[in-house]
Amino acid sequence: MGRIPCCEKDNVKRGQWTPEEDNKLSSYIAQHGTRNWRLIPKNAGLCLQRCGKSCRLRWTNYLRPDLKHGQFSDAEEQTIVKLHSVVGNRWSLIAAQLPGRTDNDVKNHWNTKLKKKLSGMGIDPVTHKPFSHLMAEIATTLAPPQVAHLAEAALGCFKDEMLHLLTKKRIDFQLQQSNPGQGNNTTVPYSKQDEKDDTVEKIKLNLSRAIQEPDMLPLNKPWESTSTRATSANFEGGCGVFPTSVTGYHHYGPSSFANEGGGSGSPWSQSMCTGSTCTAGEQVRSHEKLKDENGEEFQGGKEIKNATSIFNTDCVLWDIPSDDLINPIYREAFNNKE
DNA sequence: AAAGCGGACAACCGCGCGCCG
DNA sequence: ACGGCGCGCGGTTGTCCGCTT
Repeated sequence: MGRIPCCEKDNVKRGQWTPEEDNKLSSYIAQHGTRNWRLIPKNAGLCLQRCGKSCRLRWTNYLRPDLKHGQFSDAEEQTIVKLHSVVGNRWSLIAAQLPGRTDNDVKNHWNTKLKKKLSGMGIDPVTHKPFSHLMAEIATTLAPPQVAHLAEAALGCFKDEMLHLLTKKRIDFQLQQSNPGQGNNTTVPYSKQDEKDDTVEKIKLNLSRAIQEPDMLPLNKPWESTSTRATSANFEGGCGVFPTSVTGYHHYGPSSFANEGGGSGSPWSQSMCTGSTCTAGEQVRSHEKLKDENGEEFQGGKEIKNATSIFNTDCVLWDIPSDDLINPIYREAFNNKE
């Protein structure tokens, strides 16, 4: 036995909304407000062949007059990433901190752009840790022979992204070397295949080294974003051409985003996953209930009574300026922490 | 010029929760 | 205490549109 459908699907229109429908809905809501969505399309004079749920979505995600429809600013993107590292896929919670943005906006922007940006920087968009740290953590649970297999497997997974970054970095570097002061030389000094093979071997070598040296593993310690100690140090020392970007966005952080339109003044910083000492386990799961200081459960932005508990963990992103927190509850939590 | 492809965004779906009778 | 209803949320799908081949 399934759930009763919210409306008779045969009698309702689906798909894109027309301007006429938008007008009808907007003018009705302007007059009567948004109480009882199910009744809205049925009400006399409206003649909207839409289900109430569809009306609600159309209004909240598109027609509401306080919505922003333009592109996300760098500051907004940064806020999304930081909050996502704390609360995970709680889109409504994140959207509550971005005036004029809906959870759908934030979700879409995350899925289409931000996830890729982070991955391109070598950061796992789920845990907000560098991929290398994740591999290092996994490696601690493996016996030495398995570690080598891990290195191979990891290389397989991230090869394309690594090669993309490495190739770009190397070409840029070579252009700088051969033409200091000029940026438009299009010749590539040696064949792509040679470069690829060479790079792959170096990645293998350094990845194996990185995950086999236990003293560089961040065991039971908060992951430190600004010091790309651990694996990055090893990469730098082990091979001169291996950029730290793979281990930590430390060098790729602002510039890589700038390459995608962020610009030199971009608020994107090397602390993009800053202070997110979250492990996957520590991160608030999307379907978990949260509890406030009194042990009362809450869920979703609207129901939050006290968000302190969200931030009152090791996975706190206290480099979010408190003024940037629109929701007063968050701001209060922030100030209390200070 | 047209087909194919991928990105961006809008819309839908199903589930869980709170409220109320 | 229980069940129905309405709503919000997060995941998924559909559609449009611009770019590439």
